[in-house]
Amino acid sequence: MSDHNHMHADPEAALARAERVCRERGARFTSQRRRVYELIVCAGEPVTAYELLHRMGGDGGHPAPPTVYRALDFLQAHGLVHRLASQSRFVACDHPETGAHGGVFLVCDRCGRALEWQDERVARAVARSAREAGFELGDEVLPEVEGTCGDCRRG
Amino acid sequence: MSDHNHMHADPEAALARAERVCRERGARFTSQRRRVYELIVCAGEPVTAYELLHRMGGDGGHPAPPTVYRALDFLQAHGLVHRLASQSRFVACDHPETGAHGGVFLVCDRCGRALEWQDERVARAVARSAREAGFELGDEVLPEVEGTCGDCRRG
DNA sequence: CAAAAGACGATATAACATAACATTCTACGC
DNA sequence: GCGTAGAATGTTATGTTATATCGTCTTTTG
Ligand SMILES: [Zn+2]
Ligand SMILES: [Zn+2]
Ligand SMILES: [Zn+2]
Ligand SMILES: [Zn+2]
Repeated sequence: MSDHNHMHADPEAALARAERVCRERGARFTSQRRRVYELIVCAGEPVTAYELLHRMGGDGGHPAPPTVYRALDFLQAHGLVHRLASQSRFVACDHPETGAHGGVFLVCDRCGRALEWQDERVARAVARSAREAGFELGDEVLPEVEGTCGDCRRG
Repeated sequence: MSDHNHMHADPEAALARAERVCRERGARFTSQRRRVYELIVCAGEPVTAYELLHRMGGDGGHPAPPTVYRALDFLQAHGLVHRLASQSRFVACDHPETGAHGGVFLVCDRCGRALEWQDERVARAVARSAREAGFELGDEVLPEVEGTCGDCRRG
């Protein structure tokens, strides 16, 4: 019923997968976009746009905000990353090859990590609720809820 | 199963109800808090903190941001208003007397209005999903999803 | 009344995000 | 290869959302 979920996947594999996804869609996985995606994947946890920005520095300084926000817009549009509105942070999608991201984001209020937990039942319950309320759901429906993860509870 | 939901409730009734809720909890419903709450209730739709701020003006000018954010913190803590993270806006709760706010926020991407749709099934599905993932859910669990409301689809 | 806690005012700044326009790069037809 | 159109990026400036900090005033409580 509930899908197993792997975090901290191999960054190389994630990059290769992202490249393939973009090629299949005729989208350009440029160096900037690749760089931002790599930083998000390697972070392994939700990161802010400005954290990415500062990590993009190196030579003389970091780029301007629009640079990273544009890359993020692209990556979101292609389902490679998600924006966690409750945190104003961005996180890599666990399964960018599938079009659907049904389920729920479980955001830990202690360590800040987010689990993209796929669960058909949640997706169906939300869809049903929306229908009954006369709402037509949008494409990117990924509810976020707060709580404490197992690691943090156990100490 | 799904609860009927009334928006645009009588502001006077809402204020009286809020006052009662605070009194029962030993919390002080001060004039600032009352003012902010009234503005949110009367708005009838999600509003930003700065919209509230500017509407609080009148005599010589509006107060400083901390004033409204402090009132909002209080109102949120007592379940009188909710923050919609996906919009960075605040909206009055439909049923502040009950401790639980289980269900889902249906946020319209056209008119911007938000429906606090109570639905036990969504609440249960999310709770079950969290449990299976080893998460302990927090108190204020109100997932938000985007879509188009019935009025906007028909109109 | 005195002490303690809570609420509020005021200033400054941090953090998040986009508008607008110039420039460079890339793909594509010729 | 060359010209062109569209996409991507650079650059500057600004808009929007939220918090830190400290001093003062008010309410509660003993
Ligand atoms: Zn996803
Ligand atoms: Zn945790
Ligand atoms: Zn509520
Ligand atoms: Zn609508």
